[in-house]
Amino acid sequence: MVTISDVAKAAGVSISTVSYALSGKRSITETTRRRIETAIRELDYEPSAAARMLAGATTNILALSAPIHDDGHLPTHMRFVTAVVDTARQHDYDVLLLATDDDVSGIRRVASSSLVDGVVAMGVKAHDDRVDLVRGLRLPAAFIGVPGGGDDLACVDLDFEGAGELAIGTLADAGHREVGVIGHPPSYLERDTGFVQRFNAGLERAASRRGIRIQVASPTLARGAAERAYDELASGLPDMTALLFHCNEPVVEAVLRRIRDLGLEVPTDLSVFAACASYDTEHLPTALSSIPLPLDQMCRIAVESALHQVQGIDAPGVELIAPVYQDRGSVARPGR
Amino acid sequence: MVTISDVAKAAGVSISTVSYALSGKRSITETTRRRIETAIRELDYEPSAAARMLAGATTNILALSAPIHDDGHLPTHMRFVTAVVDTARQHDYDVLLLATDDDVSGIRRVASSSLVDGVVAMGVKAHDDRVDLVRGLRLPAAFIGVPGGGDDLACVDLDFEGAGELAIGTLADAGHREVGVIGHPPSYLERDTGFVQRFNAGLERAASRRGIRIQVASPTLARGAAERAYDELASGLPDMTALLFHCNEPVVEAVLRRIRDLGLEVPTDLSVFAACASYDTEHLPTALSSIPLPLDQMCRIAVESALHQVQGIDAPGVELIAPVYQDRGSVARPGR
DNA sequence: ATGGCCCGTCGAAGCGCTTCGACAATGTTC
DNA sequence: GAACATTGTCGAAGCGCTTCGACGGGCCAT
Repeated sequence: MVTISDVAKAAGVSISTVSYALSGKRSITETTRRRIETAIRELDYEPSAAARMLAGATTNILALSAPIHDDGHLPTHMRFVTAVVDTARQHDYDVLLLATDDDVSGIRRVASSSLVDGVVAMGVKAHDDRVDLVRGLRLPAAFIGVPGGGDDLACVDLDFEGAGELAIGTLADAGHREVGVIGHPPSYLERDTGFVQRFNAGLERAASRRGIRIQVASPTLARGAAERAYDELASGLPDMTALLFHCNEPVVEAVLRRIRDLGLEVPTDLSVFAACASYDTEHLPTALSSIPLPLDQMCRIAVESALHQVQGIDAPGVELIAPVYQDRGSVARPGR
Repeated sequence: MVTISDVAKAAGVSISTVSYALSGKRSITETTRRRIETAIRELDYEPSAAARMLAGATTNILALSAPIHDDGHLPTHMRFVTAVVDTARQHDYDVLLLATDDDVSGIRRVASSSLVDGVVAMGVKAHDDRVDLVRGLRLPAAFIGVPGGGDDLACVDLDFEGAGELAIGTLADAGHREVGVIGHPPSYLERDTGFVQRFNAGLERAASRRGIRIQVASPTLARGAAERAYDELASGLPDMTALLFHCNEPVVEAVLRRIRDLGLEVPTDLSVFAACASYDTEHLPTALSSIPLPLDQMCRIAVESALHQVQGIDAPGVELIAPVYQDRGSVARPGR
């Protein structure tokens, strides 16, 4: 293994000079720097991560706490993971994946052994043990989602309440008066950090303000549940002219098929809208107008917030991203 | 931060004694051990990962090289990742996720800075640069899949050729003579380590031995392609009595719907079989008899092989897992 | 009793870095 | 031209562990 002292010897300088040349923390004459760079290249030197961690106080590793839930949507999950890894790498950080331990033990382990500089937490729950943990550990941390009682910590999320309002507002502007809503499975309600509740709150506020009648169906992930949810809405809202999705892709696909099988045209017979979509709404059987879930942006902000905290630049607090409407032509004025 | 010397002081012993008590590499009197354990518990001591890495030569971290392909199946990908993390944790290893760099640069970086003890490579390609890389680095490594020219390295995979034979054999035993095959997208053929080729080879060998007529369709992931692939088979094989899937779940679902829409009953009118299924074939619209892809087992073997190499117990080589047939009643004797 | 041996413990070296303080050799100011 | 900064480099300490060799004290066989 080639070490910094090999480089120093080859370049004819002391190891501290090499170190400063590498870190740029003190100025180095141009010629010396060049000799060092040459030596590094010729010896194919790579600093030892362990020695760096031990001497410096930073590891350049971030933990990603990504608990898997039974009813979670794996592709969405994976997109979050890769987005986090991506952003971390842009800041020269690597990501240690915690996907197996119960939420807290993994974080505790890697944090108290100083393996990581901070943690990004996905799959945030309403009552999330990781909140107290990172507070107790004083560990730089960012939550993707807003855990209960964690408002003082760094959290990032879509403004789901605003998204609910924007969704209803858009449909109301188009002239719809009865809107059916297909939501996430009921199990999300207990587990999650109330993003479903926040979305629904926005929905209801806007609905009552604009005089819109809404009905929400929350199908489970069982086969046929999505189709039945649609039928339930259709019979509960005889004058339903628009359908609003706030659920995962498989449910959307199933309902779109049901609609087609019933001979309904989008948007002629029924306007359709996908809110907080973590999937591509362009390439569905029918392209859907949507409010995209700004997944990459959320992950970027989370990673950068965690890294800021590592550097002592403390700026925690909840950051809500404003929802954006993306028109793909699936919303029109109601027929009659 | 509480260090080993704090523990030593509290227990009234030297730090080397604490270290030996922790590692068990020298014997320690029972009473001393207890004093040390008490001190550790009271001080809430956790060894510094960095110091361990630097002093010992091992990091207890494994890199997982998991490149994302455009046409990959995200849920399957995610299942592999979690299975690897799971197994690693069982051996007290953490996993550093490499999902963003081009395949080799990430591995090179973490390996040459001694951040990881070894690497597990997913998404293996026919010509995979990681083969030469780990050989050159003499890095403990395990491939999930069999890369071209990597037979001397540790690789684990399903015996796809055997799976092809078993699939045809099962259908032939049931009396089928014309079998339609729905395969992976054509793009897999170029990219992947020939597992498609190996499966097809087994298929053809068994078909010619048993006198079975087969036709393979390889739909892209575009909408409607799966349904068209089925129609193509149906017209190409007028006496087709069985359908064999060797593709990802969305394609299976689409084709099963097509079959149902055509009014065909499984298995009365058509026997259906899912080979190398990375998904749950029990909860499809129709439960399917299958040869499951032994994903967990593959990951376990890969991780353990990498760790064996870390310990110097060298046992590389290709390990093929025997295919297993799982009956779920979707295969029957042909109607007429 | 004497020598030899194992057992439990200790001190010290060393892993490869970062960073602090020191110190020549310049440059700047009046 | 004396006093003072500034610049570029060096040596050494220290980060928290692991591990080697040493050593005192029991124990056994002679």
